[in-house]
Amino acid sequence: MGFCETCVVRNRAICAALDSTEIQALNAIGRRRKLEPGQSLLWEGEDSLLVANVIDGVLKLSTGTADGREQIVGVVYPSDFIGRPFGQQTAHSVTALTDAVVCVFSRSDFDNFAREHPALEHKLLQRTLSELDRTRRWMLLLGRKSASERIAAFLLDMSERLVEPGCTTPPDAPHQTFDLPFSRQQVADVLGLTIETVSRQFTKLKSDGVIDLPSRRTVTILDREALEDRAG
Amino acid sequence: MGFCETCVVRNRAICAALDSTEIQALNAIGRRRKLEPGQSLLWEGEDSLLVANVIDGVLKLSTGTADGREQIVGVVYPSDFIGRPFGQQTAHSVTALTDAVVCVFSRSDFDNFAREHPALEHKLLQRTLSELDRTRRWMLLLGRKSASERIAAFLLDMSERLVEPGCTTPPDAPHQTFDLPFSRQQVADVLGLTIETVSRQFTKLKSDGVIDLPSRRTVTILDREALEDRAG
DNA sequence: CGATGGTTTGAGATATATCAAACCTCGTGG
DNA sequence: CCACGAGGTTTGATATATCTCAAACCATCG
Repeated sequence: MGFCETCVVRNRAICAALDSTEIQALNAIGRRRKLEPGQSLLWEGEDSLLVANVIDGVLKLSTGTADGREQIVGVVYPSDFIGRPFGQQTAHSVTALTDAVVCVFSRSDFDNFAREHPALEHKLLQRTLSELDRTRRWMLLLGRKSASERIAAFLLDMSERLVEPGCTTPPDAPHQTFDLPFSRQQVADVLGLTIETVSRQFTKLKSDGVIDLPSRRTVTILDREALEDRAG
Repeated sequence: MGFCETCVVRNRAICAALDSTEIQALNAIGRRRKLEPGQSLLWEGEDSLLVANVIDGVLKLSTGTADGREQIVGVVYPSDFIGRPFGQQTAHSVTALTDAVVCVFSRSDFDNFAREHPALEHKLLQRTLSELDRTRRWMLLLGRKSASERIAAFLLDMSERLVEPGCTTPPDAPHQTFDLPFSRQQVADVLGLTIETVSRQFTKLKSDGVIDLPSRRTVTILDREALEDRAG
């Protein structure tokens, strides 16, 4: 008996492509791993030895320059796939932002398994295509948008993505109040800004009555329409 | 008899996954199309009706804001794949920068064909994963690098990617002299800068003796090491 | 309660954008 | 063959958004 049968992301992760016989085979090569906030699973530039599915928690993908500047290039949530299958190098670090649980595979085991299960590869392809679209949309924000537009777009994105599936009464409606899994510095690293600029934009949105900030990491959207206008 | 047998990208595009019987079937659903500079194949936000392989030329992928700001989110070369299979919407426009030839498929035809040919999907997956890595690396440039770092990184990237396979004496060595397929404005749209800043950085690199600019679109790298130092 | 780490606020510096004009390059037509 | 015009490019002067440096602030936790 493995974990897969009772896995909370069984039907949302790429595993949904597999029947119960196949999932047992996958179960045999995977293992669960817990991560604490700040703990990394993969490091930029290292050999690609692991891939994984996110079961619970939020993780960041990040790259940096030699002199210490950092850019967060992706954020992953439960059911998302992480790591670089079919490749030698990991292009970015993967680090937990919250307590997290992942389902880890050795890359070579996973590669072999995937090559024998086209339906699994197909799910992975769909996911990768969507992620590429999302990433390219983010490039517009980084290349062309002002600080206030970036913050507004970020908050809207968070309100949509932090929705826990199956929890809210109207299915998958965006939240009005949510806890950011990011520190101010991490928000800055997502948006290509400095921590001071992020802080100032937050307080501006608050004093303009667009959002409320009940605590450091909690955001309440008071006027979603105004936020959409500001997102550019 | 179709085009595929004599196609110059037959062994580099995703078609390389197919044997001669399969490629005939693919040939039956594809057709060639020529594009002039400035001509678009796909438009942001429209239904995803076409996908294609690039046979010759260079094309840009771009998105923009409502008020006219533009960001180039990708550049594709011969053997690259374009369009959004397995999805309803095209997330970005695709426009020729040079004279170009593409091999076009209706998306639904391609989707059906691909689902029956796992080896083709596998090639597409590999390509998409590589493109995602590349795109995420570009986010570091857009989010965290200065104008001079962006220009240096851009020129190095161009010198590597504009290499015509099989043409240079040392196989796939980066070029010292090459013609940019971009106007100054387009370089600005790739790098998230203004045309004036791009121009000033070019002239600075020239007066510093790092590059030469024999004509508007021609670049000669005089000191590659200096360029690498400046790329951050 | 006092240390600690993260956050906010302030004042000033600066890289890049903006606005505007001059300058090429190249094709066209007289 | 030269003058002209048009598009793209470079250069210049100025504005400004964001960064930088620094201090004050605030929660949290021993």
